[in-house]
Amino acid sequence: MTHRACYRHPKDYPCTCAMGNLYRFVEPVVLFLLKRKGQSYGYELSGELAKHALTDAAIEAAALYRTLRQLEKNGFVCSQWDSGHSGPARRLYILTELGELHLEEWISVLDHLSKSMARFVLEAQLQSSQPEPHPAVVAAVACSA
Amino acid sequence: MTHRACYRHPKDYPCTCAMGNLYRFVEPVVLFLLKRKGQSYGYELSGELAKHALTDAAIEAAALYRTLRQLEKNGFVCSQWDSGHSGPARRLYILTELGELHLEEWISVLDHLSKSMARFVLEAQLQSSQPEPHPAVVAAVACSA
DNA sequence: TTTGTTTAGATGCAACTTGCACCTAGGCGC
DNA sequence: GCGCCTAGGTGCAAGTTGCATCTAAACAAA
Repeated sequence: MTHRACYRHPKDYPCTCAMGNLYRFVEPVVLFLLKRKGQSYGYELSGELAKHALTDAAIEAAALYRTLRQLEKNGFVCSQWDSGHSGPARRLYILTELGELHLEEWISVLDHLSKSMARFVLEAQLQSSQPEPHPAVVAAVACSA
Repeated sequence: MTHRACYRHPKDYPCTCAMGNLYRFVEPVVLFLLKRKGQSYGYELSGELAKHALTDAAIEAAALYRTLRQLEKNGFVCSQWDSGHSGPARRLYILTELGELHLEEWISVLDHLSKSMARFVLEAQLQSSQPEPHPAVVAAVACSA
């Protein structure tokens, strides 16, 4: 999930290339929650992820903790231990300025992706409502469906 | 990209769980193109993928060939060699009935995902236009941004 | 005192996906 | 014979995922 430069598209184009793989979209949700809450820690975030997750697949605690460390390695968040409370110490995270920019990038990418998915769905639904595939083909291929 | 059953959500709920990981969304686009064209083969599909791909990241030929084999293994398409033309033989694919159903599932999932992404973008943009993170927090954490 | 539960963070590993490089082979033009 | 386009494919390193498992602090109950 490193932040690679994209050489395929013009600068400022909301492409997904520079985002690495999309996976479960953990990154943008974590960045968003950190921005809204100001600060938080893994265990707390894991409780709120489900409410904001982009897919219905549950985000594993393991994936969350690893994402947070990765974000820190990339300079998008920074952390410090917090022991001023009962229970085990928490690793408190906050967004860096770079992290805010990264969130903006993610929003742009997701906006773009959402629209292109909606377009695809429309086109595919239109196709589905068409009569039948292609008459010449049905007989042409003999493999069992 | 196996087709796993989802035990987390009610039947017919358009969840992504059963779809495995989302990756570059190669599967739905391939299924869609096969449905629209009636039949096709890898090399031809690779030329049209870019026009319908859901992300801007180019879909590698390698990924496409592997996806097609995977789809066949799962019974969503079937194939046969076609040598009735000049040039090297082509592996012709067509959708099975199961594949049509799988495409419907994908459309439902992508529709759902597109909407939940659009919601997220709206919420995040709203958050961005807010004054400042959270005044109490800025001073609370001393790590260098 | 010992045991169990909740909070909190983290790692180990097998299985899988990806991107890149690279390979084989048919047919055609020069 | 050589290069190019068409066509399908593999090998491998690097990365991600899901699941199981682990440590440890604080506290309540037996």
